[in-house]
Amino acid sequence: MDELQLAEQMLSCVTKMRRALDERLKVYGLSVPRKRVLGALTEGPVRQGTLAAAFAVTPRTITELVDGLQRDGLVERRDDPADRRARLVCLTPAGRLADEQAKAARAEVIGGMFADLPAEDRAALARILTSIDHRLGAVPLDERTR
Amino acid sequence: MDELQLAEQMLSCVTKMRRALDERLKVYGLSVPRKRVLGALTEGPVRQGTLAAAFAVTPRTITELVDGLQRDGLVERRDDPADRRARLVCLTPAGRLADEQAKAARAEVIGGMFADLPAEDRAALARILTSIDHRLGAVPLDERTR
DNA sequence: TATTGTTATACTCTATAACTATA
DNA sequence: TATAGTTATAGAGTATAACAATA
Repeated sequence: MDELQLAEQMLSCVTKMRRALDERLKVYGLSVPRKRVLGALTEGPVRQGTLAAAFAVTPRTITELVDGLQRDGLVERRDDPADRRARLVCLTPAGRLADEQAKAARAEVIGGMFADLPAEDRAALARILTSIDHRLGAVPLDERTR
Repeated sequence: MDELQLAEQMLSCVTKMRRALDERLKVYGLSVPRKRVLGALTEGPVRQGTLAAAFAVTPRTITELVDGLQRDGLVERRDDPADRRARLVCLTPAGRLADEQAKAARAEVIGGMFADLPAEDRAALARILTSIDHRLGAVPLDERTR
């Protein structure tokens, strides 16, 4: 099965990438989901419900993640002046620092992956992945915040 | 960052693929790791330690997975006649059936992903992924059993 | 009535460490 | 002394369901 092998190669690459990333993020007390939350807060406070929708997880999952990040002093919860039911999550200075360090670590890992890949291969890869991505359905997550 | 975007596209594709797979496997009481174990047993009984090495996880993780699969009647543990410390894991008829159904479901999901991709794009993708995979380090897992 | 986020509860996958049985 | 796999314990990430406060 040709297709199965392609899928396995993609899985293999991504698995290794995630492992490498997790390894690097651990230094800053982060994980991929935790980093994803921090990354979503750099522009300013965000509601928990918005985060849940952005990452396509349940509100419960966000409660859990934010609890942990708050415990570690990386984020704060504030009341939303516009809706007293809602909570706004925002970065602390420590959280902003961790996010920036994590961003640099991530760039390093990913840079290593594609380092020697010729420009035309990058273009081809981007084009092919885009078409596969579309075939798999509309983008439900804000992948840019990973 | 061009490279970051490529990485995000790969993550997005694989995330969606995993979700689609998980959704389909759930019907058979399986998950991706559980299916992976079943798939490794189709040729015959395998020691737990061998499974741990093949998937690059700790023996503890295999104990957990095999416990669950055994509870559901999909695998059995047997004594290894060659080493009384070791346990051989083997498929039950129900496990073999589940594995085959899961395989078909997987082929369907993956077939859909690559359905309309031209042959030259498949070849390019395979070549590029192979080079990235190598750059990420030697293959520690038996990816074929996924 | 509907929505926001919490508690309560539970499952899967993963890990480390200590231990038992065997080699 | 080393190995195979278990118990014991833990933690992250995820889910559903019931509920409180608010809209």
